[in-house]
Amino acid sequence: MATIRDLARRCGVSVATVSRVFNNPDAVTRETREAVLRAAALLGYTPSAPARTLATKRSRMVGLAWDTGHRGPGWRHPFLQELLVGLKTALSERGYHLLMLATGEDADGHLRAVRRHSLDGVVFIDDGTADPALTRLAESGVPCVSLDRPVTGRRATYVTSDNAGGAGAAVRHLYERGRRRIATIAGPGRTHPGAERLAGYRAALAALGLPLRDEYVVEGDFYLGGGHAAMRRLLALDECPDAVFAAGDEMAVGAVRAALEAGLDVPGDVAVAGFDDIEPASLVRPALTTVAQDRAGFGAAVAAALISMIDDPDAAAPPPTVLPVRLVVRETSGPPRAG
Amino acid sequence: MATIRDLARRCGVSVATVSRVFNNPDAVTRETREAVLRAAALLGYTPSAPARTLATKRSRMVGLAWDTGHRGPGWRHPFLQELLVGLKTALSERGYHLLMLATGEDADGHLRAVRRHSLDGVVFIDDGTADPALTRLAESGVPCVSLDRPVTGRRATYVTSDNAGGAGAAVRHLYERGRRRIATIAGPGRTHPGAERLAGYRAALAALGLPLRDEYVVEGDFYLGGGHAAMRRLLALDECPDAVFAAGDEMAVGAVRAALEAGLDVPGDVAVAGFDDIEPASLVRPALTTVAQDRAGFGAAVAAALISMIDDPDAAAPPPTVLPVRLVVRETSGPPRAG
DNA sequence: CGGTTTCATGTAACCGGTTACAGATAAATC
DNA sequence: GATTTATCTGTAACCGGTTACATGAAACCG
Repeated sequence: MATIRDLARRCGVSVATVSRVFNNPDAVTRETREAVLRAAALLGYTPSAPARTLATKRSRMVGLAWDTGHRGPGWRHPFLQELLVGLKTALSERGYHLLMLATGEDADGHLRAVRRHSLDGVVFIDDGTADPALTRLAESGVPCVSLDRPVTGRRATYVTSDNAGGAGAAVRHLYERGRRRIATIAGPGRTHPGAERLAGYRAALAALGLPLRDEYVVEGDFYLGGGHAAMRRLLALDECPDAVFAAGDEMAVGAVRAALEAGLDVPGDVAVAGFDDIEPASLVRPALTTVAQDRAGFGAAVAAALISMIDDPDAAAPPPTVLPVRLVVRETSGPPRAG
Repeated sequence: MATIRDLARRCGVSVATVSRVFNNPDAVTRETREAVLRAAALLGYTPSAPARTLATKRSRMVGLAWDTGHRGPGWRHPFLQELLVGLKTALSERGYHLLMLATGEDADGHLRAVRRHSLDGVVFIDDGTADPALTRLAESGVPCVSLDRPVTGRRATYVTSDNAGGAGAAVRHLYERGRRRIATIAGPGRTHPGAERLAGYRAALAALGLPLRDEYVVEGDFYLGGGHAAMRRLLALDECPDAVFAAGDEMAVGAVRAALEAGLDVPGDVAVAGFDDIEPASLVRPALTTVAQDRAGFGAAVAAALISMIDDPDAAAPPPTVLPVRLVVRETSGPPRAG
């Protein structure tokens, strides 16, 4: 491995000059710069990241605090892969890398990892449940961006979808398809998307002049079984809904299944709309009407927020990013049974 | 941030002693060690990773070369999330971290990243298509472990599932359910799982004494549309199969759909089995019989292979790990229509 | 033309660890 | 008690960069 001194000697310049070629090219004569770059290419020289980090205290790495386990190890992000691709791509365009932080250790493991590696920032992905350790990290001054979860901290912000707007769009869509008794299977209230989607549902009903019935709001757990159980409760009501907005696709699939099992037709007797546009949504029959999030946009937005804070060490955190969503109409929200 | 010298001064010992406390505790008196550890806890001291890397040339980080894009950006790993969790967990237990490598740059970007960050090893995740840059990396001497893709290189090995065995199990299962005209929708032959699953299908037919008919082997692309199209071709045959083993679940779902569209009953007229046990497999109706892989085991196996190579710098690569698979019987392989 | 600026470059300290080697002390051996 | 050996600790060089400051040359100026 060639070092900066090898390169300097070979070019007959000082190490400072070589360093400048890579960090502040304009401070060096064009000829010198080109000679150094040529020699670098020849020797296969690449500046050592740890050495640079040691000297500058900036690692050009951001940590990924990806915790599963609050809601059980079974928790899965609906589109982790696209998220990571987007994040990785956007970060790498700016010269940053993603370091996956280990879960476990003690509660402050992440904070220690940040100091250990001189991380420039941290991204949280979790199930939206507040974790005191993450909160402390966000308040420690390290630039932090979380997904779908409000955070406090001078240099902490978050990225989320327009959950309320998407829920509203789904409800309006059901209304336009002639439904008037629109229920919801909500997500857990302690999660941000769960709470926001419920708020959006309520707001939309109010805007449409529909009554808000308590019995039409059932809380689920974002999982298939929860959606199934919730739907059974809704179907047992005296005045059973003719449409259901489920705050998550898995719950929506469970709801459809419960309706079919009860001998109802979907969408004939009851229409269903979900949220997230998970892969199975288009694979099940009837295919699920749902609200799709801007998957690629998430990663890019996280990277943008993070880098803006990193670049300006004493700027306050940018306001939360709210990404637009898009209603995807499929089969479960078809027209009601004639008559 | 407390440094090793702060700690040394505070404890009245030398930096060497402090260093030893963390790296070679037995070389230090118990009293001294405990005093240092106490002080470390008090000051919140954590050894700096970059400084350590600089001095030792070992970063305790492994790169994740996760390339999408060969088979198009749409390529998705069937269980990336479990894979990453397993990998991250297994690595962190041994004190290693995962650094996500950026795609793009020029072809040798990964190799440069390895040198830049003094990475101790690299994990490949891709769609199984050979990429010359990765091959070069594997042959460069860096410990490499790839997923579902044979690699050459003195310190390179791979982890895969028992693809042939799983395919055989699926075929035998269909046979036991009374099927005799068993076709397959294969994956692309250039991918390792595609080739292996086809081999397993062939071996099983031979072992069961069933004839091997060329027209019963149709190559798909692992996607829904490919499975659908392949099934249509199979159904158009003079003697149409009564069972289909699809080498991937998405193709299996497409095949089921094509059969249903043709007015056939699944499994009454034609049984279907898939491979991978993707999430939708249990969500579609009829639910898909498939071969499940050891999702958690993958990450652990990769970490084990990698660390064994890292720990012993001049050992050859361990042999490939082949993880057992498990047949998951659901509805699409039910009994044939009576009569 | 002397004095001031500007610009490109070099020198050397520093970032925070590890570790070879030497030195000191205590234990073991004869 | 002297000598050897084992055990613990310290000194200082080194890993490969960055950067404050100094230096010297060229450009500019009245």
